[in-house]
Amino acid sequence: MARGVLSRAAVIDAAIAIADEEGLRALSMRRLGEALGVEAMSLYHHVANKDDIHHGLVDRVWEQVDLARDETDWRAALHRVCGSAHRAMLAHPWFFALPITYGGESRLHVIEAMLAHLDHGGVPPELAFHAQHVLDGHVFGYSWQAIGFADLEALRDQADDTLARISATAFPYVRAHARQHFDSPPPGDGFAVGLDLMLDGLVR
Amino acid sequence: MARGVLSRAAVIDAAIAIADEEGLRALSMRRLGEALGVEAMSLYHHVANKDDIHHGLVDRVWEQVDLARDETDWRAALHRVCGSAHRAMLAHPWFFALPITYGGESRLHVIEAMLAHLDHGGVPPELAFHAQHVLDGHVFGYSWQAIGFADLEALRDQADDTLARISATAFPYVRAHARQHFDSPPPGDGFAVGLDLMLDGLVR
DNA sequence: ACGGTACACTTACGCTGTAAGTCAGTCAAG
DNA sequence: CTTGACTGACTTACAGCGTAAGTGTACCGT
Repeated sequence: MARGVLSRAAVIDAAIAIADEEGLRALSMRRLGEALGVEAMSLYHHVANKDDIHHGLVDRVWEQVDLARDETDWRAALHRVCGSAHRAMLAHPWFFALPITYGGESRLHVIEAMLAHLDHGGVPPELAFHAQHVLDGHVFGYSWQAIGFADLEALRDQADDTLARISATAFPYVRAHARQHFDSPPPGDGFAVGLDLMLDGLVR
Repeated sequence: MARGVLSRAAVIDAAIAIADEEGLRALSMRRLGEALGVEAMSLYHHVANKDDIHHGLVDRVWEQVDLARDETDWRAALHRVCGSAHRAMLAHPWFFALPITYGGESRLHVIEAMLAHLDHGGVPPELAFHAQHVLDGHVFGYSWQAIGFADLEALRDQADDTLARISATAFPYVRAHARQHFDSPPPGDGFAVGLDLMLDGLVR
């Protein structure tokens, strides 16, 4: 590759593409170099090490979050922030294989936005302290779980197989729940339902 | 090591010990063999491959969850189930580095218990469908987040440093939030607060 | 006493991240 | 215009990884 074309941003771009298409395990320095038409070791001129790339990947996810700064209604704002974070995570399933602490400045912007919206909504600081963690946890946890179901969705055709493997006598509720997933998922977006459950509670 | 002493359970035991003490990255087949006084390849007589070990690790966490089968009050029951899961995850931070889908039968028992408690609480099936995901998400997400703060707690002594690194003008809310963490964390267990927020909502 | 099998061993292969050294191109100062 | 430093590519090398494949031995049921 011609000199001067590479950059940290270009490296992270290529890394995202590989992780999205082939999974995080496929993302090796050699594979990444190959994608950029460069030897693996050349990447170290633009990136400290592989962990640095992982930090970059996580940051890219947080950058995609809509901070909803122009939104006046605090509940709508939090729905936009949390919802867009949820979608960003779903779009990049490898997000959950990386440490939660890897977010950089864009992560701080998201927290800042959430706290600001809570404050504008009149949530007192002591409650907002816990609320931020709970809302953040909802985004993380629900999204992580949804990744698992994404795989399960691919198995929809083998639904009967899946159900058969779950003992009917030992797990009646799980079976019924799985049946709901396959046959007649209840209406409504579970993510939003959960979010509203919390926001309703914060109002009181 | 004498023949016949090894077993899948013993291998997983040793793997947990290494992961807990030295981190998941330190858990290699050779390191694991060393801990058991055996060559790495010998482990393959008791375990299919490394992923099999990872499945075993995740299962051990789910086994620690209190299913609260004897609990008559459904809210107390869900507090016990979710709370014990939360504590089990915190005790084994490597849990979050492994795929969420790795849970085996013990994972199903946990879901079964949660759905049963919701049913006994009179939560209608359509709502329970979403509720289970939301509650599960809370357990995952809040716990994952808490792992990050566990590291942060270790940095308590450098609290001033940490705060200084966060621009006061760009992140006023984040700074105030961090100060709450370091100086005067609001009373109450955030995990339980969030759980009650949801359970309160489910009652309505 | 004696196969058979269970279980440990050794060797080897292709992968990984990255430390270290080399060398060509570019650009600024004399 | 020359020269010297710097940048950013290159090659080589190393230790460690998961695991496929083959070898040997000690025990157990017959």
